[in-house]
Amino acid sequence: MAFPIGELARQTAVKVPTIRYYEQIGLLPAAPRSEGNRRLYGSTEVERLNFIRHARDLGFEIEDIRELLAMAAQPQSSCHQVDSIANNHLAEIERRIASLTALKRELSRMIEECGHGRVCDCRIIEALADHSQCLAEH
Amino acid sequence: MAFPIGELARQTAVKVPTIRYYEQIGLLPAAPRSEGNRRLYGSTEVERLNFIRHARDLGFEIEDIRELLAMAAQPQSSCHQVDSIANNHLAEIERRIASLTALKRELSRMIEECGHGRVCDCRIIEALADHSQCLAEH
DNA sequence: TCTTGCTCCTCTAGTCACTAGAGAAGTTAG
DNA sequence: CTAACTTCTCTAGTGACTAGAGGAGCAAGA
Repeated sequence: MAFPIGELARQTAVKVPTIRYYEQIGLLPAAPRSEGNRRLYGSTEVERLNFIRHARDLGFEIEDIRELLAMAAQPQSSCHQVDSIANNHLAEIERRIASLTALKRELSRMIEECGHGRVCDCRIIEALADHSQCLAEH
Repeated sequence: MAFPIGELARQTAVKVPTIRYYEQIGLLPAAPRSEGNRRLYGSTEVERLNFIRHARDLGFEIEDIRELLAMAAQPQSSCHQVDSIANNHLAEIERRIASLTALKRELSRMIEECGHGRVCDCRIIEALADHSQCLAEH
């Protein structure tokens, strides 16, 4: 029934120090201990930690996850807040994609224009040095 | 000719503490000082800091910038390495865009399926809790 | 029983690229 | 001369871990 932290780590693919860290910041409750002072876990913790891991994989911040966990613990309340956190996060992801796409475009252009000669003729270095010119181009 | 750190900050849109930080980590050379111990800058530093800022805006890491600056200082050498740093960075950006796009898709799906009812019926919470199901779907 | 090797414990410090704040000192305008 | 502003140094904080030291528990084999 009860297993140690390494087993929890294996079952959830979350590293042992990360689990301890989550306990420290209160994302996981303090685990009961064995006689030899080892943390003991059960299936509840596996579920909770899987939830956390999946949310982290999706890029949710710890504070978001704290709120999501609190809401999941109140199944009768409205899921409006859950929806709102998820939507905010989606908007943030979209912002990041847009900004990375713009970077990608500029970087690709710089690389294309590089004549692969000497540094003094390199358009990459030039573009980095002279941002005003670059801004003017857009 | 020589102006203080605040003026450099204004000309480059880099914050004063950030400039001091760049000096501390050796990205900018230690500035000469006035009688009253204030840092003094000239147009060389404006150029160098603009280069740094633009590279940072493009998402290059400090260590990349350190290398790029070293190469820019050797105009007669081949720009092969410059090209390689830029290409590595481009690949990294493309990886990030791909991963964010995947997240966006999963998150959008979760949000769409949310019936906006109570938490106990919420597909967002459910999807987070049960990643195995989600993995199986893909 | 002893030893070997693994897991676990706590605690501190490091990562990256800044950012914030304290407290002191120089500088400028009125 | 004074008030407001800028600058100085130094320390500590951010987020989400990660690494390492030094010590203790535990299971299996000789």
